[in-house]
Amino acid sequence: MITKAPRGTKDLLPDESYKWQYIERVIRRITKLFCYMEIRTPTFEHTELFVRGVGDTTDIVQKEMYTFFDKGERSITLKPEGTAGTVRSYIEHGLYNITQPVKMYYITPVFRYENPQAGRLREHHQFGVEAFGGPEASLDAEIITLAITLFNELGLRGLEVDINSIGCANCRPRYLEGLREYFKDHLDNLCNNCVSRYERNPLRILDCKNERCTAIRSDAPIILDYLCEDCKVHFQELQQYLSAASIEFKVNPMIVRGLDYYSKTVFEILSPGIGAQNTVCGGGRYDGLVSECGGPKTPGAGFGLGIERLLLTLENQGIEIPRSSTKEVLFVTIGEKARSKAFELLNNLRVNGISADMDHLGRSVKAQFKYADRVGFSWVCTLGEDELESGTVSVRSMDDGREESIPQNMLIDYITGEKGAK
RNA sequence: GUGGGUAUAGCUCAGUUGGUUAGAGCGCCAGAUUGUGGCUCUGGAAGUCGUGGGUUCAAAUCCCGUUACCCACCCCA
Repeated sequence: MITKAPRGTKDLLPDESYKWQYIERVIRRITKLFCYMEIRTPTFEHTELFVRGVGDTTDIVQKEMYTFFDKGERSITLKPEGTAGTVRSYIEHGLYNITQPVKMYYITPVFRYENPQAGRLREHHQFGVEAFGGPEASLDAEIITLAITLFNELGLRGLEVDINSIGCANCRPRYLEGLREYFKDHLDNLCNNCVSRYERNPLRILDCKNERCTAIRSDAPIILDYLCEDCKVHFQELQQYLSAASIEFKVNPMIVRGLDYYSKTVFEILSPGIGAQNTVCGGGRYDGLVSECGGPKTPGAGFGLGIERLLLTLENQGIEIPRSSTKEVLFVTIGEKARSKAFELLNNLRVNGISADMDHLGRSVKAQFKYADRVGFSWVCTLGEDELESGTVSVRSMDDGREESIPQNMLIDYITGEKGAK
């Protein structure tokens, strides 16, 4: 039990962590290009924030939260998504008082109590962006463009962008009414889940994958026919902006998203071929969320992107992630005196920006060389009695086996030169 | 929460109709004339057979429970 990570969690060992570092590096570069700044919020929040922010009709709140009472008897929840905490922070620190828009991104673990499967864990990691204070469709288009730019940068191909508008507080009620009117005669044929959705949130019936429900809804009214003028124009503008950025998309009136806070734009980016959990990125506009959480009426838009699913997609497309080989010099020592000299020299190298290490196990020369080879050092510096006497070090290139005798005080210059030549 | 599959060494997996000290490949460690890696050869370490119970003279093997992993449903990243 104590030697097993909890269900749905994973260790990230050194032979994989380089992939994450790479992704994070690209994310930070792209967000900078789009002028987004990093925000880091707590791993847990008051449960009430998610109930209000995410919505108490959502599956997340109803059955997937890691909720517990702390020693002060506060109800605490591990963040199940990234938006609510960011919104809370935006309000708490009065960020609506500074120059708008406020554009932020985060990379954070999120927690959901679900049954694990391919591309779904109980702890996973999301890269997300949230942009507050901008009502224009250009902002919606910008976040979609940001996600696509990231995917392109990573070399991904064949992703599908689905967009839709789910209207606003003005026009959505009319549509919900229309949906109820339509489904009223089909209640007997809908799945149990959809029957309860009929009252709670008929929008979600459009989301159901049940065959019968799919068939029934094929003639259901389309939200796009119900949009008010404002939402209609906004959706058209979004499409114009996306086209201007040469982003291919598909209008899919069936995507509605599982979180309650969305208004107007919703979108998903799908990756075929990574199994059933194929939504890599999802988001949209949430003009009512900040006020719902107790702040001033503030428009906003954002998305969440699953890092694990992104890695699955990269793997699926056979994309090699560059492994930064940072191991440069290994000192091979013969005898105690050589060890202490090596310790001195290798620290000089490190201070001068050259990665270096030495044997810490007291192994034979042969074993030390073998180690250098296995671990992937570029050069081996041998120190034995001969070298100590002459004040030199034997530097061997592990690529071609070439070996030279270098004065110890010239070592840094020599390695630096060799690095440049590589 | 529901359904199906799986569980043997660090990894990938063999293991017969139940029958002695549970095997292989890869990896790891050491050695092949005492200061030199990759190839080869030799040797070594490493497994409570997921876990608890049951049947049996005898269980990795058969039965039941349980946990975990994989896949799928619901939903989502």
